[in-house]
Amino acid sequence: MSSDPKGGGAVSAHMTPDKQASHFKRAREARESEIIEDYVELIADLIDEHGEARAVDIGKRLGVTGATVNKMIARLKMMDLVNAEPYRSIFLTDEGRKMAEASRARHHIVVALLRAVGVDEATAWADAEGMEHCCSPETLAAFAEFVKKQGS
Amino acid sequence: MSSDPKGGGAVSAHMTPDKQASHFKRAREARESEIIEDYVELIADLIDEHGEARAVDIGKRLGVTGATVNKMIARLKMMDLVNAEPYRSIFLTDEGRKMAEASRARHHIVVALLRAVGVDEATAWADAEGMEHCCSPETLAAFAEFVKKQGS
DNA sequence: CCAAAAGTTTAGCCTTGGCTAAAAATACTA
DNA sequence: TAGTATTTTTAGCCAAGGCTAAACTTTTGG
Ligand SMILES: [Mn+2]
Ligand SMILES: [Mn+2]
Ligand SMILES: [Mn+2]
Ligand SMILES: [Mn+2]
Repeated sequence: MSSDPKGGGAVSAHMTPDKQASHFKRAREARESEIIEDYVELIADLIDEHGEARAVDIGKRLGVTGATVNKMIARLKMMDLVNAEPYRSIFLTDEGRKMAEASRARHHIVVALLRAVGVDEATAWADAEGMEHCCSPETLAAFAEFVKKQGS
Repeated sequence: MSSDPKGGGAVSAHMTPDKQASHFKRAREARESEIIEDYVELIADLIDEHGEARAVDIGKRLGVTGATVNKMIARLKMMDLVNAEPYRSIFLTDEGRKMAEASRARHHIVVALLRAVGVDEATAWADAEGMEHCCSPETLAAFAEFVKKQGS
């Protein structure tokens, strides 16, 4: 009745307008933090791989221009997620590093879950890039649990 | 490699900048279509449940104002996804109905997958609202396959 | 050591998707 | 049927996150 995998009727059949609105609001909030998290996680990756994060490399890996990166770094700086001086490379604050580690962990859990249910490696990494930002802690916990059981 | 706190190192360790950029681009494209798909799917739900879709109900269920709904409907109309006359209720074009059915199907598959790996009903519906837009056809196929096997 | 290349910053533009406030149209009800 | 309530529309505002072009700084190599 509830989760009828084979198609079925309107999503909202068993949901009040208010509850549904809260779901959409959560999705909108996820969209807001998505870009921030991707930048911070990517900066951590670059630092850990190359010892530093330069704007030009951030741009290359995100597929955006240097100007876009620059504007975003200014925002991250105001949010106290990074330290950055003009014409120098970018560093994470403690808070930024914490967010990066959390994002990275989520990212890996989502990839692992996708792999565990039969998604191929390349697709898993691609799809996880978006999905990671929409998973509640409860869902991530369920994913981790499922992957652990599967692996044993 | 560098730091291996708990779930592996940098995401990009086994990925070229170009490939990673393509993932981020796909995620940005998903963000673009997400709102469109949510509107169209919701309009289909309202029509199927109540015989018609009024702007005020769309707003209530999305958690946005009537003005926002109005502006969006104008866009959907220009995209030939809906038909709408001033002060009348909103109808789906054939193309809109097709998109709605596809979105609804994806939505149900994602919920079913979440349920299958141990996520509770309420959380599954909430998280699926965002995740549904990030899944490639390959991933959705894998989800459907996994759910089917699980069920049998 | 200096010119060219590479990287960074600034300025200004655009679309999206929210919002409020107020006007206009429609629907309800006394 | 008149007056009120609801709904829809318009107008104008805002922040986010893209872009290009051009100026500026740093790095590099001859
Ligand atoms: Mn990530
Ligand atoms: Mn991501
Ligand atoms: Mn949906
Ligand atoms: Mn959705």
